[in-house]
Amino acid sequence: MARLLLVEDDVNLAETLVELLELEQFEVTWVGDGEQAFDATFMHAYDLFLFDVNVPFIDGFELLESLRKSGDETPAIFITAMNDIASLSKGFEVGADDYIKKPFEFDELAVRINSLIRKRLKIKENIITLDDYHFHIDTNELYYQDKFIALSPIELKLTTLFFKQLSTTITKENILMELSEGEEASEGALRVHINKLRKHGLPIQTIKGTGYRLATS
Amino acid sequence: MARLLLVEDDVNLAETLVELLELEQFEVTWVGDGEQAFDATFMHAYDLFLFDVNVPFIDGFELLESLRKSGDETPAIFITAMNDIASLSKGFEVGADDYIKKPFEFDELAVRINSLIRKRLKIKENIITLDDYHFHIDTNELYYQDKFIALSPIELKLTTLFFKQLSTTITKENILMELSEGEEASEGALRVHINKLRKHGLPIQTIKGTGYRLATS
DNA sequence: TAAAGGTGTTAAGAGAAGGTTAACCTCTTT
DNA sequence: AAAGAGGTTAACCTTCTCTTAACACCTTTA
Repeated sequence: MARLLLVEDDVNLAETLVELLELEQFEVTWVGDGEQAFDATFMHAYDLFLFDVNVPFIDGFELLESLRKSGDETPAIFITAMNDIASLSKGFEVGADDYIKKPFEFDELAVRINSLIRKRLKIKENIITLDDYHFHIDTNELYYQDKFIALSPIELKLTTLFFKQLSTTITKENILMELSEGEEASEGALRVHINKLRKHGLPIQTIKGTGYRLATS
Repeated sequence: MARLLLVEDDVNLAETLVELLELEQFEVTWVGDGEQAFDATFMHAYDLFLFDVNVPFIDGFELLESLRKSGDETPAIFITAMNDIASLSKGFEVGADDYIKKPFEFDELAVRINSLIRKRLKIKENIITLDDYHFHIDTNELYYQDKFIALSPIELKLTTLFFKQLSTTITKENILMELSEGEEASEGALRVHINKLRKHGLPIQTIKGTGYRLATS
């Protein structure tokens, strides 16, 4: 399930959007201004940003610009009331992936969201795709592009864990529970294994003090 | 050698593509619009379709849709422009296997083409080919180049297993299940048999803790 | 500024998993 | 009964995995 961050100060529009997006199986976090949005990005990792341009304190452009500067590459869609080209190009300049003009058809928005998310994240017939990595749930095989990646038993367990809970944080405790049969594995060992998976290229993010997550960006 | 049908009305792009694809050892038929494409599919069987969405007369979606309806299951990749992103979901609906966004890295396209084609090319008329090995499914005979390789009953069972599930990992448990009739065979015995198959030259890869797979190069 | 806690990275050693070989068993053929 | 083929077992060797431990680095706190 994909997690969205919606920044929108028009309460009516926001409530409608949240409702519709949840019907589409998205998990939506809604905030009313740019500052809250900025804070929210520290709390969670999102799969997509949906920013209104004109919101209090920090406008959508500034918000995305500073996020991009800090290395955040989450796909972003702007909602804009202004349909002049100047603001659109500004949007793309600061790192937007798409935009949609108010008023809009919800279906159109849903399609754009899906296509942006699907670029990176695709679940299809027992194959979970993340960027160029394909994990086959049924056979427990990991491929990069079309190359098979051989994994050791523990690497395999970890990889399975991560792909089954794509883009959600898994606590160190949970991982250690899963890994150990009878004996509890140590955190040091876990770090070594995470390190090995990263050497295979898997984009594993550290959530300090908590655990790890397989990132979608 | 794989045969591709390219439908692209942008002459520059098409010529570049044909050139690059031929360097990659593909045989490319290029047509400029959907009608010619449709006709071409009657003349030849192709191993892969590469369709631009916006082409004259019959657009890529319609084209693929009617081909699929007529029972054609050739793998298809769409080439779409940036502003067609919204229509991607339509592409999957009508039966596309993949898509690529203009402008694109050629390497990326080549990888996708290869991964879609390779699987189908390997199986042809009850003969599964891996490198210079040919396994005849119907007669259960293994050849290296043109030389028949005599296999003992168990070697034969194993070989059949591996070729039928080419390049997927088969667990030790599954192999032992298949081998044994009534009695469960031991892992030690399995190792000896794997060893024998390797002496015949078959490229069997070990996945420690899991099982074995017949590897693609 | 130092100290402390959390994480990343690497090397080394113990132990497990798998590879290899040869002897042995079983069944069939002669 | 002897010979032969295929299969299994057991012993030994090799290779890989996993863990530990030491150190580096960064951030936070005193």
